[in-house]
Amino acid sequence: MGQITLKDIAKALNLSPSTVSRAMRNHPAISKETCRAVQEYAEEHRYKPNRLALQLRTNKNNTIGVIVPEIVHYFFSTVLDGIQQEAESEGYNLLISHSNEDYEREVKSVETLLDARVCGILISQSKTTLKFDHFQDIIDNNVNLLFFDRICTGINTDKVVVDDYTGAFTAVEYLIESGCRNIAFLGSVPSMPISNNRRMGYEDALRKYKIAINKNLIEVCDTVDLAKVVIPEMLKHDPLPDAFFCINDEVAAYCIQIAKSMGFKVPEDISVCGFTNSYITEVTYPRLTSVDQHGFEMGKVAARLLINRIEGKEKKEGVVSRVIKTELVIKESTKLVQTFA
Amino acid sequence: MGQITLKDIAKALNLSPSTVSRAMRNHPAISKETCRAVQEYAEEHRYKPNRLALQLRTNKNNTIGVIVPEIVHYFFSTVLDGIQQEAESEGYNLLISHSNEDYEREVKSVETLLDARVCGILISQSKTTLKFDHFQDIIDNNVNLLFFDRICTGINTDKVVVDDYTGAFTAVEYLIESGCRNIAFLGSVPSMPISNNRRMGYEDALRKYKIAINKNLIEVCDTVDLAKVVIPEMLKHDPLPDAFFCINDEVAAYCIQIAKSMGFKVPEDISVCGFTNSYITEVTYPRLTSVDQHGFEMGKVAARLLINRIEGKEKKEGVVSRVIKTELVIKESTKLVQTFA
DNA sequence: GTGAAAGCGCTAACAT
DNA sequence: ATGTTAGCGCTTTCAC
Repeated sequence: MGQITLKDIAKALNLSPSTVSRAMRNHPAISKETCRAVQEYAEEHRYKPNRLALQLRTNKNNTIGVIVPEIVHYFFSTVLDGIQQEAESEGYNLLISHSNEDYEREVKSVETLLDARVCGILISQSKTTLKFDHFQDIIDNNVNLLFFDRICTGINTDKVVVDDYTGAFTAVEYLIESGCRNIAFLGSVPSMPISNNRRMGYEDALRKYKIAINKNLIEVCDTVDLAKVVIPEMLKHDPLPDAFFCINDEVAAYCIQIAKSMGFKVPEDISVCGFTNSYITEVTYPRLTSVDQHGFEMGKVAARLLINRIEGKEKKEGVVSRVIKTELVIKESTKLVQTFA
Repeated sequence: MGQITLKDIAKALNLSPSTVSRAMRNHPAISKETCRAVQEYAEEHRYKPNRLALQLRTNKNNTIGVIVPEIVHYFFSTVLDGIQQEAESEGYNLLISHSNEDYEREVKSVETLLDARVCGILISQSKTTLKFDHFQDIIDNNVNLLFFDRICTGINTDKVVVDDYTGAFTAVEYLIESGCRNIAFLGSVPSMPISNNRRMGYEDALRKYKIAINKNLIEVCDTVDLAKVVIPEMLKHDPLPDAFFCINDEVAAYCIQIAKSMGFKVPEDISVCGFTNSYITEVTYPRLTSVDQHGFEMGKVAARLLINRIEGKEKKEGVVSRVIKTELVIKESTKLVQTFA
């Protein structure tokens, strides 16, 4: 019952295994006759090439590893979806791992993937990662490495990011034009380029409109737990924010809940803008304005670039950086911009 | 630069590969001396056993395949999280695939996983799957198979489900006790046992309270797109629902939006209850009452059971069915039950 | 206590 | 046009 092998076919047809091997792949040197006979027999007996044997020979297992901070997360699962589609269409398997935002687990995940002898690894790094030896290990093992979204600036390799700066700039500019002046920035830890880039966009938008940057309006607040503490505090102190630009939709959604529960009207008193444009933007009340990150596309682009590297098809020699465009999707949690015609 | 092998160590230490192999695993017949020397050398030169070679010998690749209908989906990603944790802790890799609710893709995913020679497969079947040959293929290939949540009744194998019946019964009973009488059931297609079981729970709860079952209150409505069509229609016709028991949180969240937009108050006029208790229950307004499915636990239980099968550790001979308890989590989209003390 | 040889399933170089 | 041989890295008889 254990799967039929080339040798079995060879024996049955009185051929040598190598002939069968060639016949299966229509090698030109093999007669049509033999090819047909072999392939027919194979079909009939449901022959399946043993991947493991192939992999041993080539010491490659047409598998790509992915490490994300979390799986239960709209943006990352969207990216995974894109990676999956691209990988599948190119015949690659996917080994998915998650660090749970924990450095130690990330290191372990890398080890596991290297152990499994993947041909390439896609990573969005954990929030708590400050050392990069495990990333360097990947490169030292001659395994292709690509960062997406949460890139690691300490390692020189391919990257795919969204234009966080422009996304933030556009959103904040919109908030300003709709009349907001005390715009709060709820970001993440300083080790995250995505957060820093958005903050630059935020600050530059304020500068463009000659609005002073107020440190009291800038906080680290990237989780629901933090939101519950940070936002009520900000709403009790001076300057009272009239808008929140949030690092993700979860924080933004909570922000709406908290503001409403404290008696503020959204968006009349307080505008709220998220980042990702995930499903929840449709079910908050009011519906949440957010910056779409096009996670699916990011996944596809990242996987494609990595596969090109693996297969030596990427023309550019040096490190490649691809940028995915963001898009401000205006819903109801932000005031409308008055247009005077 | 290509990874160092046992043979390399053997050559370097003037031993035979077999001795090195044994020494690495502290085989009793090998002298302490040799063991130490070998292990030291291995450590120093960062020797890593080649999994692929191991796998070829045993024709097993300590990999588990998973097929879910969708990855971008709170419940399934939660289950995946549980599967991942359990698999990782047992040293198994995970090959994750998604059918996108499409039968053809599901068939292809199964093929891919069998090709990859996984030791076992966990499946939650797609909505459009009505033929089961591909599932039978898995069994015929001597690969362990387990269904979770969206089980296939046509195949006799291990299953892990939630107690959909009880979950529905409890929720509907709560709705009744809070004063609702025209409770709508928004379910899925009849080929889905999870939907049928919940409907049984729904009907039995109504019967217990001698409320007539009204076919006009029972609809197939399991996606956001359907919700946009079905729910407004129901709210325009007799009997006017005073509660919606929904197959998932997405439909329930939209239900709240639609009801409000049509001028109804939630929960005063209309109660809404979801299923899963996903993250969005916290950000709808009012917050959504829902039946928690404990997806993470389901994932862990499913993976554990499958691994036990793979390793021959499961004692029970026949097919095993495990049931995960559900839990009604009451928030604000349902009226309170009046208690007269 | 250690080594030699065979084999997992496949392919490719080298015959014939 | 087909067969023979060797080898990917490892383990496991079977010898010594």
